[in-house]
Amino acid sequence: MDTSACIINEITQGMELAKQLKSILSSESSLGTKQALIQGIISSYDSALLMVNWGHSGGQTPPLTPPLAPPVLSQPESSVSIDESPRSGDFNQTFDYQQDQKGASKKRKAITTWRNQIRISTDNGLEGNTDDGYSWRKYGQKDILGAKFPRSYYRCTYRYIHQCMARKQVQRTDEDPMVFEITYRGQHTCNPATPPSVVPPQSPEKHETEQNNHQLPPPPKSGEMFSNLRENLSVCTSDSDATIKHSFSFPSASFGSLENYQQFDFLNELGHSFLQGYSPSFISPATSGSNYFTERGSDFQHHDDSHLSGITTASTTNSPLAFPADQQDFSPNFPFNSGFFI
DNA sequence: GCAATTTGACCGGC
DNA sequence: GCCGGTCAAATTGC
Repeated sequence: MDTSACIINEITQGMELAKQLKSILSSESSLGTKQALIQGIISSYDSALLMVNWGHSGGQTPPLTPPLAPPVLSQPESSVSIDESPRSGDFNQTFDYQQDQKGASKKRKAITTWRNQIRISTDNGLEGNTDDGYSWRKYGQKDILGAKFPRSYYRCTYRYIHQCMARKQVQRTDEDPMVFEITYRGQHTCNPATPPSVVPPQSPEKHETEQNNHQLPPPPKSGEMFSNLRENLSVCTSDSDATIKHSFSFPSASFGSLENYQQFDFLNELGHSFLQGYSPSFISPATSGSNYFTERGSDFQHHDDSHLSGITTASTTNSPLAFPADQQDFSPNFPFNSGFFI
């Protein structure tokens, strides 16, 4: 079966499952049945997305999906966060999305910001790669009062070329130097929707530079993002009455970096659309070790649910996704639309 | 030579 | 005046 056929098959299957789920949601069907359907739907759409993004053609399941576009926040004050329990060698990330409306100057009030907290394990003890698929350029670093580590400021490489005003701040947390808190401001306008082409694993360092050589803004490097994933990626989204566990099988080849995640706006849009966005990931890889990216199942939290409709948070714990982490300085990239949100 | 990073200076908000 | 964020010249690397 060729790629397009596989994609169509997956999407069709997902649609059928969605219909079934819709029909039983109001029925007395057991929670287990509903969950199974949800999982099946996610798996189908996810597989389709993976195929699209990886040009996968049958056989092996491609790594996670990649589209890395900033989360589409239709409502102000939405808050998304992902929390994972960190483990050595694990990859964690927490998203906390919110409108930047407090404190900041009037100028900044209108700028959408969200935070992504990730845990990265590196073999050299240096910062892990937080590349989220976008190309960033560091424009400043500041020591922050009360913080042990300085905060780095990045802006989109294509700021002047495409008037992309996306920025991001990266800072190590005091509690755990291996955990980086990334704050994104603004959204990419440099063609973030461009489907990532199959990108060969890049070396942990330098990807930004390489991409900068491109004339067009590089789409989120989805391939890279997940390239670090190892086998058995497990993603779980849960909700008050549903928990979806998604398993992925990744090539065991060395991965470069896991960057994206997929966000399913599943529960809210069930019946309409499943994918909301996806989110990315970070990490780059120098290490081939096994880091895991897992979902926290029922631990998902929706902050301010009323605003977050559609946004699912995910947390990575340790199980199934492995991310290597090495990165020269974290590349600022961002993860939101697909991925794990909480 | 070009592009990215570094780092001190500057600016605006509180 | 302090602090966070940004600018821009100098530096570094490819």
